[in-house]
Amino acid sequence: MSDIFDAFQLQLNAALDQLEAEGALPPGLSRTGITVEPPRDAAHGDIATNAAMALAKPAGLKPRDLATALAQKLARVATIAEAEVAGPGFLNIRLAPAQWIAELRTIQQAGDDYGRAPVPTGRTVNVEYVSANPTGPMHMGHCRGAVVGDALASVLEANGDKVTREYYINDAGGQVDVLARSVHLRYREALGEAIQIPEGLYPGDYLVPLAQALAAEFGPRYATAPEAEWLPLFRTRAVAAMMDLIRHDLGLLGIHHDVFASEAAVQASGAVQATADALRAKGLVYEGELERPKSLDPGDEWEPATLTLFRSTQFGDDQDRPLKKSSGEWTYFGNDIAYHAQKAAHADALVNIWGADHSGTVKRIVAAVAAITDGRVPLDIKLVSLVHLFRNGEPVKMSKRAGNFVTLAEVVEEVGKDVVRFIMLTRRAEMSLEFDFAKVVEMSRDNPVFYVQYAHARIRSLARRAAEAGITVAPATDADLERLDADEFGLLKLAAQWPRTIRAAAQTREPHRIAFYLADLAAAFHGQWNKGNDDAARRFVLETDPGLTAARLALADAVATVIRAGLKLMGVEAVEEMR
RNA sequence: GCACCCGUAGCUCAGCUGGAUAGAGCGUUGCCCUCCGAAGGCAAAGGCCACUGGUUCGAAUCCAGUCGGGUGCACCA
Repeated sequence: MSDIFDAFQLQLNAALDQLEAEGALPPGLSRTGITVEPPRDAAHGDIATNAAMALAKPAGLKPRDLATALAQKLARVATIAEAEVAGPGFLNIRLAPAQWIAELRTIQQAGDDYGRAPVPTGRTVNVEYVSANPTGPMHMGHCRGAVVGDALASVLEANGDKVTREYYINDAGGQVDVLARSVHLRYREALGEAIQIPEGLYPGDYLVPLAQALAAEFGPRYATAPEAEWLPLFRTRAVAAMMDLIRHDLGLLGIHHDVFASEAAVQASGAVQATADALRAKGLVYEGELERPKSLDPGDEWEPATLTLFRSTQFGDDQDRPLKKSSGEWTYFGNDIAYHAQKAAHADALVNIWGADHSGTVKRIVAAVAAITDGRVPLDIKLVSLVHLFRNGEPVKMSKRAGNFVTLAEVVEEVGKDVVRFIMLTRRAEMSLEFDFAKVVEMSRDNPVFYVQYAHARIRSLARRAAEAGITVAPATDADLERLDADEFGLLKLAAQWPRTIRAAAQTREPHRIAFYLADLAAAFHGQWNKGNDDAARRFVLETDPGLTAARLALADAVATVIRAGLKLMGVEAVEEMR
């Protein structure tokens, strides 16, 4: 069912309807500006709404008068213990304890599904992420986008969207020809030739196994043959092998895409021409020349050429962008429009996760998609900033040219999948992030991965503690639960914010909110636990009081359930014990 | 020069699409613990939310401009 805040929203609407019926409020006022949320300060109650302030002006009433009238209506609702007017016209609501106990029952019943949208939105959202060039294994530069995209996809699913996880294989550009040539060189090496890898080719020895396989399969047939004879074959084989490598690396993070779309296939289908024609029909494509690039120095050579251009300047871009090269081939952008049109045909919304270094290309593709779909399918591009690697405070040096970049596989092997995934979500995507190999595995308060896992493990140890204490704990009755104190109810109230946390993360498309919420929840739980150190009567397991113990264990279980549900969305396993 | 992102406590960052007295961790200071409820606990100090205007009942949040930092700017991908 809906969560406690939705339930109140319905009650609020009913109260407003009543006021309208009684003539105390003009009918038909827009209620879109009304918010229902937990107040920042818990002393203000359980739920706060600005309804009176939002409606007062259009209604021609004083906010506090309207709030008072609303409060009187709401105070009659059984689940509401108290409705109070505060400040400029806030309405502060305190719910009856039974309402919170009911929410705890909901958590118990729903388990790991607690907080997930009960009703599908009916929307299909395509989330495209990773899309690393198929020229080598995944390195840390790809990692954050992979985690953010995957977690976002899970969050959207939890919010009721149907999600397609998609990977776009850039297998049509010049870089895959370079890859094929690199493989060919390694192939000759495998046949016994002494080779040197020139600048500009891929030096990595991850190409060696493939080259050996090709040598075994084809013998020396292509060793001295002209490039045209082997290039397509080597390219196809190389891309396939690199994608196997990448899929394996993604598997280490627990990431699995539903669709792998090929740029070459898009191009071969003729869709690019069709899309370009469609844009031309809208007057957005023309033949023209580009201006001399501003980044060039005065002495640099520059030859103008007539190209097929998309009018992205109409959408705020710096210049119009070519769909075709002067050679007649489609540009990456040209292919990309057709690819996005293809995605848009099967989705109600598109999300791309891109590295922040691609920020300059956002406007043109957003504009093109808006034009192609007549604005029906929104494209949201999330830009993910760099991860800076550190080891004990010292930056880890990476040079792509030297080929000594840090691979994803190495990092996962060293610190584990769960640590990588969690840490990648401990910043807003647009913020750059420091990843220190020492800090992320530190067992301390300031490592959120540890702290959240620790909370879960502590809770899972409670049943064992009870058993050791010789207590048989029956399921908590409502009467038991009513004995929980204000702090304990506070913990329950925080756990009950999980559903709206999912919703907020989905609507803003900010999966990091899950990580921060879990850290808050864990901190609140640890705080509650620590009270038992000073005052044994506040421990979760009380040998002298099985009823209260049952209630506290039920509360703790609810917290553990929410932590587990949250970690699941992040793709992190909840641990049963700390080791 | 243009575009995008960022600017919140000494540091690293949250801030629930505009709400009430702006939060957390680290660091600092004080007290407690250091008997597996273990990998510390409690508390205090610390902010002109870069700046200037605007929008409105109400702005860290939205808009415009300024300043500062980062990134990107060829038909590459």
